[in-house]
Amino acid sequence: MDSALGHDTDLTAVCPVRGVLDRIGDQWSFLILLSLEDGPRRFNELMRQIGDISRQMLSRTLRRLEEDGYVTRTVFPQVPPRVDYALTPLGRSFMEPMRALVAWADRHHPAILDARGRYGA
Amino acid sequence: MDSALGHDTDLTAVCPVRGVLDRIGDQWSFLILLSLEDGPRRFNELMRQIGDISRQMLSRTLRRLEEDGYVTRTVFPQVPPRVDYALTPLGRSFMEPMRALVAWADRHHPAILDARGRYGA
DNA sequence: CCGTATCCGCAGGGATACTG
DNA sequence: CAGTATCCCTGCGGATACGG
Repeated sequence: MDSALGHDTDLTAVCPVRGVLDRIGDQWSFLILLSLEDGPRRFNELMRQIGDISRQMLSRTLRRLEEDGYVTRTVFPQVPPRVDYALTPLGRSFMEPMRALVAWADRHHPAILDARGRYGA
Repeated sequence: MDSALGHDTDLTAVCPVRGVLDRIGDQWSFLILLSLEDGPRRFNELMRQIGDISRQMLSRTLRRLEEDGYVTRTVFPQVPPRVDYALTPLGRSFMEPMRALVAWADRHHPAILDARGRYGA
């Protein structure tokens, strides 16, 4: 039995997950990673694709993702400047378990909505 | 190819995941669900097992989890009062993809720490 | 074009005290 | 035992303006 999910689990042993969730559980990280899945993107491309993110948050979130090794930042020394963001192997591998979560959410979203509906009743 | 992760993905189609992440991406929800995996738990049992959660947050988070259909709340009409929280089938099924995420985090946590270390350098 | 600095409002979450 | 009510503080995240 897995040490992180077993019966007499010491919940502090789950810290790695919490560390991950704390970082990518925010409003934007996952959406950005998703955008980068098909290949490198420039800053404003990400802005447009995500749509309602502010420059501030896109910048901050990209920094954090870079810091944690999920994405790379590549500056092309030219004018006008060009910066590409891309998934690292780590970032790409992260999307695998997340894909399962997306699938789960798709499948069970109606059930959740239904539960919320019944809650008030 | 999955509509939620395909190439020309409309990111609004990913809303279900965001809805899930918004709810369980917080600091406590996942830890609570984890605690409930081995069976029903009473309020103060959860308090003790999680350790550093406040009554306030435990209460609030349990309500949300109940509202979304992840857990049930069962009141035993006796004195002193007794309330059991338990995973629903939905909550239990949710832990399956999360297990994959836990496994990923366990495996790649060192790489993330390493990346953070190199970032300042 | 690609950001950062600054300012600010608001919700998340802790501490504490009180109730059924 | 099992919560809720209240207060308060912090940090997320938006808007805007400015720098490389």
